[in-house]
Amino acid sequence: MSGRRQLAVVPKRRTAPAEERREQLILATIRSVADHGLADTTIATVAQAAGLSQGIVNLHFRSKDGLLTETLRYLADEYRNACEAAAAVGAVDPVAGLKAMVELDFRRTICSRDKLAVWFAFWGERRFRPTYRRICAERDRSYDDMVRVICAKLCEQGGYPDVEPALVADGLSALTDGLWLDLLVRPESMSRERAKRIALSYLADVFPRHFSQPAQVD
Amino acid sequence: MSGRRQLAVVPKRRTAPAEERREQLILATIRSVADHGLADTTIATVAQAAGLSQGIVNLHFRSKDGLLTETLRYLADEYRNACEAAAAVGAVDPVAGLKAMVELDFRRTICSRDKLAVWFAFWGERRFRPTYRRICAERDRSYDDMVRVICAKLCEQGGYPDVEPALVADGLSALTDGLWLDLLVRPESMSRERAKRIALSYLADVFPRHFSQPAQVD
DNA sequence: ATGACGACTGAATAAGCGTTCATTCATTGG
DNA sequence: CCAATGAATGAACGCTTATTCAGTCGTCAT
Repeated sequence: MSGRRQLAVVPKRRTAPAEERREQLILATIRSVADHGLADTTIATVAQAAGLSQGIVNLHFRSKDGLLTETLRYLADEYRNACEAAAAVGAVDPVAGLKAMVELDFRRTICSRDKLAVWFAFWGERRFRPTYRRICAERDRSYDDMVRVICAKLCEQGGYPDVEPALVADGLSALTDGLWLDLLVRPESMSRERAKRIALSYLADVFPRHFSQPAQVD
Repeated sequence: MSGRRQLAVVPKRRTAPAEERREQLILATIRSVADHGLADTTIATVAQAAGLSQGIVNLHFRSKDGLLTETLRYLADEYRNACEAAAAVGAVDPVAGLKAMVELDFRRTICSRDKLAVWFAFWGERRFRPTYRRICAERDRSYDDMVRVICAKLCEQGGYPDVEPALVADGLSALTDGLWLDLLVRPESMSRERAKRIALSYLADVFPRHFSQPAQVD
């Protein structure tokens, strides 16, 4: 409760450039949502997490909703940037690309519990907010397009005529989301390492000649 | 918006037995959460969906939170009851049990979009509400225990010494959750039939001698 | 038919929260 | 060192919403 690590930078100066304050507030929002949930995240909890006053949010963002939207966009951009790096690998070597994708999805910086909490909080509401919808849909599409292309290439080059790339892509995508959920709500029985192992063994089942069953890690 | 089908029973009588009213309100809550999201579900939206007055919720439930908790419990019980039926099948025949499980998870009555919306709304908050946590954890455990036991039996009887039952159970569970998410937020690209096919092809990859790849359905 | 019971109503209340804005104060250029 | 600037504050305002409760009206036993 009290000894929470510092996500936000402690400001030495009383004033700071707008861009710096905006990021500070976005990080504070992530922390507040992770600590209290989206329903109990108020302007006050965000301001407190940032160590600033209440009025600051409306000074730097149009509204509370604007702050939440920017927070979601921040996470989506972070994910898509990481995705592009993996896509570059996949363009050269499909197998390495899929491995990079799994590696990415369960990297600490991408799926920390704080960030997962925010993702799921927004997923619960995305149907009802056109803006959330758009941001999430774009992120989903980056992922799906990329995995589908890589799988198609591997099916063709690797000789898997009976494997449907679209089906595998949807399966891997769904499996990843489900593993994220487990990481968030059942950390005692699911670790990033274990999740990675499950995802890789899925790929090993689908593409047995290109992925070996990952060794059992106790 | 207007031509919404009737989930709740239209009361002919002005008064009704408590148990009937409670269920009517729970169904109205599901509908309200599915229509407006959890954040915008108020006593007023629930009462309106039920065709009753505002005061009715506090008359039949301790509080709004009590109503939400009972709604979650209602869905969890429904799921667990269906689960037990599949477990009975699995006790006799592991392969039939897993098929029953997949069939169950993507049955219209279990994963209607209304109900999925409610599940995900609560999953976003379950970390922060001990009661939600408990109800969800029990549901998860029913599922996991059952699938794990069936997988273990199939691995032993079917001759899959290298397959780890716990890993497959976690994988199937995560895959199912992820497919549910797709059904909820991307209905245009995911159908219950397609989800079922993806889940079954996962099982076919893991237990190739006991599940055949489901035929391509266009 | 009638009176008593209690299910139901909905207006009133109070608490919580987002937003505004007059004021304060650090920073910077002259 | 002194203005001028504008970033930051936080109290006040008004709106939304959960909860209460006194009154209304069906229902049912007698």
